[in-house]
Amino acid sequence: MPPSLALRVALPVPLPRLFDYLPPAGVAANAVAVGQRLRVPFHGRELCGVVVAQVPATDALALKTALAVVDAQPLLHSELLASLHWLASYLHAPLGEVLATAMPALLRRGAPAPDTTCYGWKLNEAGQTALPAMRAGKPKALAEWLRVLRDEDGLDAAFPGWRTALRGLRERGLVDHVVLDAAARVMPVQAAIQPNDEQQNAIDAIRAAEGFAPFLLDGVTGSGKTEVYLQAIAACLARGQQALVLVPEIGLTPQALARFRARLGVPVHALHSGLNDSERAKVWLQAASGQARVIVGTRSAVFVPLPEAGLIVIDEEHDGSYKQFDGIRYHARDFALVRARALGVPIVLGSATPALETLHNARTGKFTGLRLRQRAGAAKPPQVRVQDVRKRPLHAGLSEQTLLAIREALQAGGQVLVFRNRRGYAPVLLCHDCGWSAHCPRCSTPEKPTPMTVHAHGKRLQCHHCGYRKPAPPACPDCASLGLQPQGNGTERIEAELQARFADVPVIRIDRASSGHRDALQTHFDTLGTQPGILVGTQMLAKGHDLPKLTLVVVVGIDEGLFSADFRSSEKLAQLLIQVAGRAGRADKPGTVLLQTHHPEHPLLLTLIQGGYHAFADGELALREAAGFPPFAHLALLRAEDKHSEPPQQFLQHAKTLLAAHPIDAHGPLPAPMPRRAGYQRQQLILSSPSRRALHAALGHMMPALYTAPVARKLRWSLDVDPQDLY
DNA sequence: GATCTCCTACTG
DNA sequence: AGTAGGAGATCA
Repeated sequence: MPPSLALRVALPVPLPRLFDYLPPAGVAANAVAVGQRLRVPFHGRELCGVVVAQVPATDALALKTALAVVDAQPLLHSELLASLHWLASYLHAPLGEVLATAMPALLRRGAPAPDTTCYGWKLNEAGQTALPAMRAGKPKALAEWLRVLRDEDGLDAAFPGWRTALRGLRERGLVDHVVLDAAARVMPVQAAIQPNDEQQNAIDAIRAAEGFAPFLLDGVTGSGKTEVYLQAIAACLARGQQALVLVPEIGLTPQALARFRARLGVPVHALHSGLNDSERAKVWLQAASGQARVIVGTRSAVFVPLPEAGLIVIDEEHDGSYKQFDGIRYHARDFALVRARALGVPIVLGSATPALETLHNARTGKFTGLRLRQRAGAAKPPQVRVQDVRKRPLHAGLSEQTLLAIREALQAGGQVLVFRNRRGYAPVLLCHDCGWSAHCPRCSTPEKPTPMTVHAHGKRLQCHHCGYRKPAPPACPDCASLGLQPQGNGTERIEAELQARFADVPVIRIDRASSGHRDALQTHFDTLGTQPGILVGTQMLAKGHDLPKLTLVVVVGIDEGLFSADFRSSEKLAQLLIQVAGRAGRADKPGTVLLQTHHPEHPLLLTLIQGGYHAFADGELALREAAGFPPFAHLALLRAEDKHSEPPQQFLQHAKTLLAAHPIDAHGPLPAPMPRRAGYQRQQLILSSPSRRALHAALGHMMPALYTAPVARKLRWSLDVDPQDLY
């Protein structure tokens, strides 16, 4: 009997190995291609995996038989599959989990690929005849609209509730369902803006690129990076190729999409968390079939198949939301670079505040630097003033000078943004009589108490780290005093203070609690309009919507960021300050930025104000080089946690001994900066080396041994390659 | 003696 | 991760 073939399958399980199966009954193994999904029995349950190879079935009796082949054609293949293999080895993560992460949830679970044919609706002859006699209402309005053939995507956007309105028309046979040729869906194109010289140079450079070519588009806020993207994408489309645009989580606004749609003349497919599973799967498959020519999406969109790729754009490439923080901890910008290389296409990283890694790559010539120095129109850069608040009385965290500046700005008819850095102290519940304060019972240790934050106007306490909630106590648990007071200044308190002082103008607070989803933010801006008023908020306000009447930006709570121990905190703070400052003075009116601090002489502030982001970056890169941090060293972080503190320590110690023969630095095991979280004791081991190759050789040796180590069974652990911060 | 719970080992 | 199977705890 000839040796039969088996199918090697990558399954979504956290195991560093693949599994072999016999093909389903009646199917020949060589009829199942690499990249097709396969349903298999696995230890008492059913899983959906991806075929990664055909192998000789050496011991056919030991193999189970697969249940069914899901796809008629491979779902993952060519460049994407190869890049995902690379990603699994780079992250030292199981291939099955990486492939599962790359697929839309619907397909990951084994559902058949949904139909991606585009359909349209049109009023037929009978409909034309019936139309004049119809009663006024939604169905009639829709019928009018359908005198011209309309595609379903367009109806979704232009006619909310059209499916309901259509039901009656369809039952009466007044409309026809038409299959649309995707390529024929050409839309009107809005004329391009005349680029300035710098923009034109950038556009020309990207257009002229052949094969893999990474660019850093380094342009100040308001310098027109989007126009460069649009013209580069238009050129890519004209060559008959697909474009992928990645944006940060808060960057994918309806306004941004509308601008892309108006300019490109083809459907622009959005891929973000607002879509349901079926919609996401459809966009992914439309990219795979080439129907989707432009895909704009957040982090996970880096996994769309691009059979006819021509360009990748990463907007705000420094943004932290490109890094996944749980499960498969990939960095979308870095993986996009890998894909661009594999696809042989140019990739544009755009930012006003490039990540230091990216800046370093541009300075060493790995990336081509493109600078946009001019602000569009006549807008002047804002004036930045440091506000020394030492020994000054503060009102909900705002100095009297700051309040005066706010009053002046409002009286001049301007709008004010009060921005509070999230890393400031949270409002804590404090007993005025005995000093007791509320701490999270699940996250605190004797050495490091974790305060709970006051929410819901003082009625509830909440832990920001583990989500634990409880009602606020009516009296102090220690001394029974009724003198419990919220301490510290959250956005709620700042809002209340400003409302009391500036009762004649609207004060609008914007944070995660007050704006549930993406459209809520716009509603807030619409409420304010162009009248004088105050916005109070956190990170969410750092960028995005234009506020032409914004003349004053006040930043409070930056002091903690100036002295945080983490190696990336200075970079993050500098980026945040530049981004926030960019919000002021975009119109003809010059803007002012006030930075409230107890450390007016801090070098970060001085350098940033006097020399701008690049001067800051020069200094910070020198520090990173001296201290052996990225981009001059490569990091990996091994974390472990358990209810008891011994297993994590033993586990990490074991990991360290596994690395003893390798020329890399292993720092730890140490308690994590947050040593206890949700009742779990947390430890970490920091691994670093100036040589990426040496680090990965060490990880390649350590990881298989860790998976099989008996100590590893007893706890939760994970490896983070290129950690964003050491938290 | 039967059922439940926790622990451990394994997944083809 | 998720499951099965075994050892020990709990219940009628």
